[in-house]
Amino acid sequence: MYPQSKTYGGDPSIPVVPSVWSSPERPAYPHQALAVVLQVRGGRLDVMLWRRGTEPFAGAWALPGGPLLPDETLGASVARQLASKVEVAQLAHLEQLETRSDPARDPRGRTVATAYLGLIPAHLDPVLPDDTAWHAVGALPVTAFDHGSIVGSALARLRAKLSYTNVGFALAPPTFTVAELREIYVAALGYDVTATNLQRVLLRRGVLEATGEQAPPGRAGGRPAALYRFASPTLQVTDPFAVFRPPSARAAHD
Amino acid sequence: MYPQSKTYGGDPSIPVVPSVWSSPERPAYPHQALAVVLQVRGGRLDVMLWRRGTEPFAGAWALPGGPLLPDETLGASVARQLASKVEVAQLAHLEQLETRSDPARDPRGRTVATAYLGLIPAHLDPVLPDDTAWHAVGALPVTAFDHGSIVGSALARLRAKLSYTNVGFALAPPTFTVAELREIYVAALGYDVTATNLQRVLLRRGVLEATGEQAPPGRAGGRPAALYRFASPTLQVTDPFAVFRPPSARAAHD
DNA sequence: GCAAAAGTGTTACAATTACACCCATGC
DNA sequence: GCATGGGTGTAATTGTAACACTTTTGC
Repeated sequence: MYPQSKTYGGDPSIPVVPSVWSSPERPAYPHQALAVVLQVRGGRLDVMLWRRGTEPFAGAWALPGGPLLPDETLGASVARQLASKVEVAQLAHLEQLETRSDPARDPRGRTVATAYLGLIPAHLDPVLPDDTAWHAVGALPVTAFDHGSIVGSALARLRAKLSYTNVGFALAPPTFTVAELREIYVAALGYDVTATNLQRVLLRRGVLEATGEQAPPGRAGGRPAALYRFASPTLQVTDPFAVFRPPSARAAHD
Repeated sequence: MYPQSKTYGGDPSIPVVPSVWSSPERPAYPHQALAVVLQVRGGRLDVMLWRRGTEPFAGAWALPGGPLLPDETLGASVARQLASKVEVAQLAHLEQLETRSDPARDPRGRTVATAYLGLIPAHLDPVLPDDTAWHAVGALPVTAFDHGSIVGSALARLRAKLSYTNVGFALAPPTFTVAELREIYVAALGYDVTATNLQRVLLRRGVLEATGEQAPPGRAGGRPAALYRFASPTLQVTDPFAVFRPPSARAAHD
């Protein structure tokens, strides 16, 4: 589609210039960083997508992202690209997912893309640009490139990590009741979890801790709920040895 | 074909040529595929490294790998690079690990590298080139670039997956006794596992199955050991819900 | 018979699920 | 008082670890 043309995008004033060393034996490729930003919104797990206005895939929805620049790491690149969509400080967690390299993934020419998983806590409501919107991960619109399957990878990663790490901190507000946390877990996991057991598992593992405060009951009354918070604001593996625990892991486990 | 004719590294005979579309807004980078090939050898987990003969890092040990070519995926590229080291058919498993993008990771200029994890069953003994050798993962020599930490990532990935998947199939020979399998798991996990419990856990999960045959006892006598094999030669998640099992997962779990 | 090696029986323990019951509040 | 929602008590279930004991072989 754009075979080795000396100009970019039809604009003859922009020359093709490699920004780094390259040779026939070391061919270079544009590299982009993509972000799968997830948030639980209204009891539903949503992903942030923007609607493409130009070909290819005009009208289809794509993941936010953009080119890797010469002096930044992929992680910095994702953060920079996201800055045009949301405030980066609102991202409570960001981790690398996978790299896609199918030569045909972009019809304009070959690009390599590395996807990241980003999480925004439920209490925030970032202001989005006009072309950007939240979509339920369970009912994606028509997506551009391979972005639909990348969302699937992100979802699998999040769901797995909710079970054996404390990633929940990145989806929950600073303090919350167990009922509120349950709603977040149910939305993210896609299946039902009881508040009773969620509370006990996370408390026993030391993932949650009580703040000592209470939330006022609703208008219908009811016992006031205790407020909790996540004990750590960074990713921790909380159940490292699902099986085959090393012999003396027991003490360290408590 | 190659619009630019700047030079690389001061050598005027090597032109700088982008092989794909690129622009100031879409800078391109050489991309390499790296392989962390692991094998249990003599009760020890080893990684395949080759010794660099030229700068940078002359004399240091590096992961096998090389440039991504214009028409191949990263997975195909890893397989192609490995073909110069071992027979690719000996690789029982290959999966993508992570992508490193630190602009300073290669002193010659910026490159992006995507690492893969490859596993070779214990019964094979590939013929290696002269510059290539096995090294214990627990006692790595001086490594080049960021390859030492990439080996660390691979090790963590393998150890985690031994617990909740059937990856063991890629480290074990076609058939084996439980004692032999135990040795492989101990080497790969880095801590002790009893044959008794290993057998029961893997049998109950359906990961192992008896072949019906027996291995002859050693010269010292002893009850002949039953031979087992992995039920599936491809990666399967065998313990998908470490916690927060969906309500009716029980039936599907048996 | 005896030593060696493999595999099973059994118990103990840990973690999770399920469900009944008690607690604290608004009206 | 009573409905509502939150939290705890307790039993059942599952899965793994530990260890004794039985089985099967070579010598």
